[in-house]
Amino acid sequence: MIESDIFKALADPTRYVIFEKLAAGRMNASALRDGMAISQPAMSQHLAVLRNAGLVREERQGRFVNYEVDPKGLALIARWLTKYRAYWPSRVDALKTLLKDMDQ
Amino acid sequence: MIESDIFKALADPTRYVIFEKLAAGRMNASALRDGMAISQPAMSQHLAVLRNAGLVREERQGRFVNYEVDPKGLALIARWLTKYRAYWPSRVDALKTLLKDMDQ
DNA sequence: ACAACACATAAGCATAAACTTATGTGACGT
DNA sequence: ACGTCACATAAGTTTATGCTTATGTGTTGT
Repeated sequence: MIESDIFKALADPTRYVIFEKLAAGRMNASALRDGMAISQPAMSQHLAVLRNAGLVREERQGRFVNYEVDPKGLALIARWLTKYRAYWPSRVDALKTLLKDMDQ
Repeated sequence: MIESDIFKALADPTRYVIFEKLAAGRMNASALRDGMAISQPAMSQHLAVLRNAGLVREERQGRFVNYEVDPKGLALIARWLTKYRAYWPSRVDALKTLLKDMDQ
């Protein structure tokens, strides 16, 4: 699981939307399909990519599989960002927040 | 310039390396090619993708074009990350443990 | 003015990635 | 036990992406 795999997972607009939906709350694969013009296999494949990137994790529940955001992937991106701290604009609040959480 | 464009730009391993080299210091396109098995047009195309994603900016200097990291792209990623702050481990040491565990 | 240089752009090709249809697997209800 | 449901996997097709060669544009040195 390398950084560029995470970026690759989020590079596809469809997967990006799937991830955003999951960020709103855990959901099974069928619920994720609601309102998305996407076939069942396509959804399954996208979820596999997100899972392999460490962005999402699954939990089987009977014949349903619930998916949810996996902090692992997010943490990896956060750490990646800190490598380029020298280039951050000092006034951006988002960066301050991030820094505070990453540091002591 | 949408988030998934940034992720797409960093998804390619070659572009990822180019960005890392630029993070070490501003450089022109030819200097970037040193030690990379990549043609001049390919480099030019990659730089265009990074520039359109807001990750890199250029400054013409005579017949050279110096490239450097653009904080705009990094700030966008940081902002994106903070949206999912709810999923970060609540305790900071938990985050550090998580990051450490991912090192192997 | 002209040649060499640094880089960008165009067009075509080759590969990868996302989709499709078809089928497999395990869980549930009757 | 059997059919249905929720999802995964396989195989093939289409589309996107990164590469190549060829050429264009602007700059520098002579």
